[in-house]
Amino acid sequence: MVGISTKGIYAVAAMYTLHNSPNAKLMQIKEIAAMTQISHGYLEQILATLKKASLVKSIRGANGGYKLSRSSSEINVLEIVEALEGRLFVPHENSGASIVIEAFWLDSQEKIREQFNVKLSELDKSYQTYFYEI
Amino acid sequence: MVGISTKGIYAVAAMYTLHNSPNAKLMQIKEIAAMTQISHGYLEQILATLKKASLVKSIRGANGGYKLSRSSSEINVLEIVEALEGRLFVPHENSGASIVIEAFWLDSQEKIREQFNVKLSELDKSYQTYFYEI
DNA sequence: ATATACCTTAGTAATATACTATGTTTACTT
DNA sequence: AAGTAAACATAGTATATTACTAAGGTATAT
Repeated sequence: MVGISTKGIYAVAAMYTLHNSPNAKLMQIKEIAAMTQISHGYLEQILATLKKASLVKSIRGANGGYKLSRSSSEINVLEIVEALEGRLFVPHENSGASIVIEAFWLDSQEKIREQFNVKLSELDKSYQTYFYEI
Repeated sequence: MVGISTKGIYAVAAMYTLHNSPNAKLMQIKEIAAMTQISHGYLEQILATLKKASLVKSIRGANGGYKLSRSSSEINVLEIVEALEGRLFVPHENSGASIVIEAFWLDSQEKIREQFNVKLSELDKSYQTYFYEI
């Protein structure tokens, strides 16, 4: 199975929430959880993974919290998703014994990864009006 | 989880094999299984689904087999994959409580489905030389 | 000190995957 | 007419994954 699970989806939501934090203020797990409707405990694990991937920084103790480790114009969605899911859409070992089909899946993987090669900071301007356009 | 499993991958392999059958000759499950290295029993189930989706026709009894129900220039890969997997990349019900993120996932779904909107007959010319180009 | 919040690990119910197994029906061959 | 080959149908299953929950540990502000 090659795909994206809630972990990747939640990770993008959490990162987007941090990106939208005014003045890049620290946000606590419970705040992010409330905004995104993600379960507190599960979100903790996702943030731990994001931290290992150096995508967020944390401060422990009372009044602690999380913030982006870099500017949102230097973080793309592909990084976020792949931090949680591993490399997206790795072609199956047996794609049908044909070099053409194998090439097709490889190319598909590249195109799909390309779709996620968008900076966090670009999401707002790209999708703010999306629902009015369609 | 939104993605593509071996069922979809095997279905494309089987369909591509039928497309390559000289003079569109009937192919038996065991022939397709041998070509694609897919288990006989599993392939039977996949072909049954492809038949329900009117993508292949079958002839029963001795010397029976399968063939494409239409010309390979009238069948696209998206149809094949979605016959097995259902609609690809349906956005998660909770994408993070933001309309921007929701729009992003919806758009991603469309782009990914677009990538698979390729006719079976086009695969050869698109990917025959793929490995030399990269 | 104590409360608060991040951090870590273990466990688990539910579901999906990728099959295998078994038998039935249809049609060709002898 | 009998035998055989092939599609068709359904049930079962081992394994893995998902999406969490639970429980406690560790760091820091007040």
